Amino acid sequence: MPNAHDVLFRTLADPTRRAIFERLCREGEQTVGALTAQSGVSQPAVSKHLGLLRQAGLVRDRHEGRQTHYSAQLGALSPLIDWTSQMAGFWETRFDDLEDLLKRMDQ
Amino acid sequence: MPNAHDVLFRTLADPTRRAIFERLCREGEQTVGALTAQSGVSQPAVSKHLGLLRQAGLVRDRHEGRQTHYSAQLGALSPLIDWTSQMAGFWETRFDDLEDLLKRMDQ
DNA sequence: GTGATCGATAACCTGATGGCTATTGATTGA
DNA sequence: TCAATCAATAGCCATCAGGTTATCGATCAC
Repeated sequence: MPNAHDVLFRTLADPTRRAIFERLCREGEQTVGALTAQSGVSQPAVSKHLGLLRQAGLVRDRHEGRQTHYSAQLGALSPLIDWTSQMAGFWETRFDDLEDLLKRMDQ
Repeated sequence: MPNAHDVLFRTLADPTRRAIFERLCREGEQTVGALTAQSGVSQPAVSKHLGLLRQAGLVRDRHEGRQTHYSAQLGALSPLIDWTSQMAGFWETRFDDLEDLLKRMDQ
């Protein structure tokens, strides 16, 4: 039972897949064909990556005739942002505790 | 030649490894033994994870006698924060462009 | 000095993952 | 209707990553 952080980190860890996501962020909605053209890998490979991105909630798809348009879902990055601020928060807390300790030692 | 984002995402993608890093963030400096005790995997496995975390710049080590103390290096998370804000930025830019377009169409 | 402990390294095994080709299903256009 | 195009799926393969046990070097305690 992997949590949200697991899924996000694992999904974004692959360079090819992350490049696809970045492209969708930069340039907005794209068809599978367009994404394949720039990806350097085969169309099935791109489809697989898009499937994983979709599972992770990072993209959504829109069918239009025989083509599928994908777009980035920025909201899906929230857990990642939360995680990093949490880690930074722990660090600050420990720092504050240290300051408190030093202050108390000073008296 | 993987870039900084690659290394960070890949390093943090593994749950065991990320748990070690989180623990170092929460509780500060820890010895390998202490980390192993809570990790659920063997000591060599933990050492390997710590090696990768160190390569990624996420932790530093301090030798004291025969034990090694590891601590989190929060600064190493910056590229990750930058990346997420950049992605969010792209999104906003596209949104602004859309607004501009609509505004121009409105006139 | 000797035995015990700590952590890193070596060597190996296994499962997961990312890639490919081939194929299928669906839609479009001639 | 039939050929062509688009994207998803199936099936396969090779690589890699994370795990293990065994071992080694170094430090400490006795």
